[in-house]
Amino acid sequence: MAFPKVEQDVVIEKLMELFRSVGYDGASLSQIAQATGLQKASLYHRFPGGKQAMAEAVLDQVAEWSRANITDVLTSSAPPADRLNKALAHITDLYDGGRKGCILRALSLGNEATVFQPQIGRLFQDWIAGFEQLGLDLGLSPDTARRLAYDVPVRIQGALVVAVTLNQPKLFTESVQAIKNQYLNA
Amino acid sequence: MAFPKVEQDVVIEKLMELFRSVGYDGASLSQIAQATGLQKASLYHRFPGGKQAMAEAVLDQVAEWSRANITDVLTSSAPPADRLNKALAHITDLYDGGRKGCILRALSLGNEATVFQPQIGRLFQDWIAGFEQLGLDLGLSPDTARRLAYDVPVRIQGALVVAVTLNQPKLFTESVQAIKNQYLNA
DNA sequence: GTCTATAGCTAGATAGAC
DNA sequence: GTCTATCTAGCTATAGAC
Repeated sequence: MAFPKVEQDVVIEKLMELFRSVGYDGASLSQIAQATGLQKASLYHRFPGGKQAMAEAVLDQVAEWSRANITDVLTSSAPPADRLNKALAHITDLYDGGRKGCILRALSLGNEATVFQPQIGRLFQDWIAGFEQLGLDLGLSPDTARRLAYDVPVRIQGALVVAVTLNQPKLFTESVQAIKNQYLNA
Repeated sequence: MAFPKVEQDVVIEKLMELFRSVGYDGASLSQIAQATGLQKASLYHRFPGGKQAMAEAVLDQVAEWSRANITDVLTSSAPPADRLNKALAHITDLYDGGRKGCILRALSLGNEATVFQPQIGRLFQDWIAGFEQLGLDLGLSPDTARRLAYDVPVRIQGALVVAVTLNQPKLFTESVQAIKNQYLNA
């Protein structure tokens, strides 16, 4: 076989799913090989940087997804309320309505966490910038727009932690609704 | 030496600090031995259940602390507003004003995470129950009291994730302040 | 580009002396 | 109750055939 057995996008998708559920340290290369359907040596061929490079590839893919489905949506030329709904719908899909934890959170723990922190931080900042712009376009004061924007990742991340731990996805969807109300009633 | 070299409370304190910062899988027994000042064999003498028992001991200590400093405070006979301030102050101390992540979050990841999940879930439920009672004592409707109570762990956990990642502890203290306002202006 | 096989090491855990 | 020394299993990573 000289052609890829599994498409790289699919591999990264499987990597994300695994890291998300067991964390970086919790994911062994044997598990990774099994989850992706590739042998360890093949994985090292695709990711010469090893396990760390695999996680970074996942973060790159998340950043790309995020720009297309969150940032660009929030700053488009559509009516602000529509942008808000669309972005929040994408976020809800991303976390399977509160049933799946966040990959960023999973990669922010462990001895190597500092390696991923900058990339994760940039992602948070992008979301915040997008929601801040949305707030301004909704006619909010700069101060309020900034405050509400920071509240978005806070509530999303917090709701995920609690919803997944308590196995109550509804807590997540309710928090998303609360974010929406906060914007539309501000 | 037939007497303990290090008090058990101190050992558990060190265990908590280590698990909190690198996670369960990220904490090796060599690291644990170094952090506690005990050899591996000594650790196994104190925790026959091994690493998993060490984490459970940490969770037990957290539960005890939580009951004394959060639940009991929230349901005491003091004026409700005082209870709120005191509990939030303790929470702020616990997380060093937004500079330290949460041990519960650190133990909710990995292949063994399901083992700790019940204990962690109970802790969240205790907090929620405490804040719900506080809301009722503040004269809120049962519905509002319940809603605000769930919002507390959500905001706390979320604020910690974002504040620690972005290295902006102020985001945490502002979220705590937002919780306070939410209660007093409801 | 994928595979089998294995190197080199560290993981969690234990034996047994003191 | 703590220690040194050690076990086995699993880890990340690599060599080299196809």
